[in-house]
Amino acid sequence: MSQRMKNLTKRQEEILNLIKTHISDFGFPPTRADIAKTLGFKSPNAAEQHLRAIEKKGFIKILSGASRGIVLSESENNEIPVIGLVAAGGPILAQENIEKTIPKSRNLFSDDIDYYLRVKGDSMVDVGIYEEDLIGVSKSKDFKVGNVVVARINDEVTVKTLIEMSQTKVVLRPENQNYKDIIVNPETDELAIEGSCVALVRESI
Amino acid sequence: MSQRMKNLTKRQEEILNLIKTHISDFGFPPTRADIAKTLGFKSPNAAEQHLRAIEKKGFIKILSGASRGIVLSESENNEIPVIGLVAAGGPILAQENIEKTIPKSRNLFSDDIDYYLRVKGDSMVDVGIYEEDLIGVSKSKDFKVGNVVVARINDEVTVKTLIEMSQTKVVLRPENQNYKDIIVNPETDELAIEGSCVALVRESI
DNA sequence: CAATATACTGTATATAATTACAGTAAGTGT
DNA sequence: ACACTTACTGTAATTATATACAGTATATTG
Repeated sequence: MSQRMKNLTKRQEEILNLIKTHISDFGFPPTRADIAKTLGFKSPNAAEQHLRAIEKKGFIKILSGASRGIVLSESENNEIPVIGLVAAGGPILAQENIEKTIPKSRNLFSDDIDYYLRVKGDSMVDVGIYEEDLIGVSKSKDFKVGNVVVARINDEVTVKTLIEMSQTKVVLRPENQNYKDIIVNPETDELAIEGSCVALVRESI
Repeated sequence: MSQRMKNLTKRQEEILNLIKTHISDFGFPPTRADIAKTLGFKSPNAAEQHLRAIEKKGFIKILSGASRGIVLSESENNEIPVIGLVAAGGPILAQENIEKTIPKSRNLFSDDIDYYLRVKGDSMVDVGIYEEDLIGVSKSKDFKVGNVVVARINDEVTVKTLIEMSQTKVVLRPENQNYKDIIVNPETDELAIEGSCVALVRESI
């Protein structure tokens, strides 16, 4: 969420969702009257004023004079970032790491993807993950032993298979015979599992 | 294109494209007046009548009474088929091979993808193409030696790397040491290069 | 405590937009 | 030849829609 995007109230969020749902159901935005009817307002002006408030907060643009002229803003909310090189030290999703963004509406996958990470290096070739591939990462999905995960070890971000995970020992395996397992003690090393890899996209073969 | 979908005239196609462009530009369909203005009609009724004709042919649905109430039909035109197992003998895109479809609007790739093909077998693992992966195939893109292509050899569809191609000899290489090159003489064997692989999608890791 | 934001009702109006009706003209199919 | 389709102009009515103005009431904030 960018800085100039103030938070919506509960009601405003409800209306924004209604707009999105209407677009997805019909292919075009609702009228003020549509909104009023759906939410039980007795005046279309109630919808009008909510729209103004939502526009003021930057989530939509109202095209004056045009019927159904509600344009959703391209907020980060609707866009999945593609993370290129991760600068050491900062958070993965820092602005400087974002190579481009892909509209959420283009998501092909059933899982929710929080970001795509561009793969660097050949440490995962044995499971078919190649340099320059994009990995779809889910932050929320609970990861298990055996999953391919995005891990951060002492400020370095890496994609590996999670082999073992206990209080004192975490084993991350590169899927490439030329590399050795990474064994980390979470009590002495800084370790964070940032997310689980749920999908892969290769833009050129 | 389904049977009940009659062909559009040139002008009608122009108008359908205009509608699609307007939706992609603004997020909602044009009005009759918008169409008339863009195409230089002096009466919105010209647009109205074209819309009626296009609706009659099944490409759109007009919602009566609603402003901008033009709904694009989910024709195969807007959907990319995902091909599962290809039945021997028939065309790749035969209805019975289609596992599901993905809206074109969700295409992540710069190349035009005519269909996705679900990979069977492990003959391409050395270039990171695994069983169950989806390969984005472009029919139009001209394929060169070195490309991964979809080939049909005597009614069998296969994904391989194109190594050599001449009047009398075509070499297709499985990217897996356990398999041998496939050498075909196009003059004696039935061979067709169906398309070029331009993208890859893995729905689960 | 005054200003501002939220969340509406209620009325009204200008304008945006659909849509019917009446034509003209050229081309297509049977 | 006659019906039908395509491709428009021109006018106009009806309805759909945005949007202004005047209120009421509650909550938040500096």
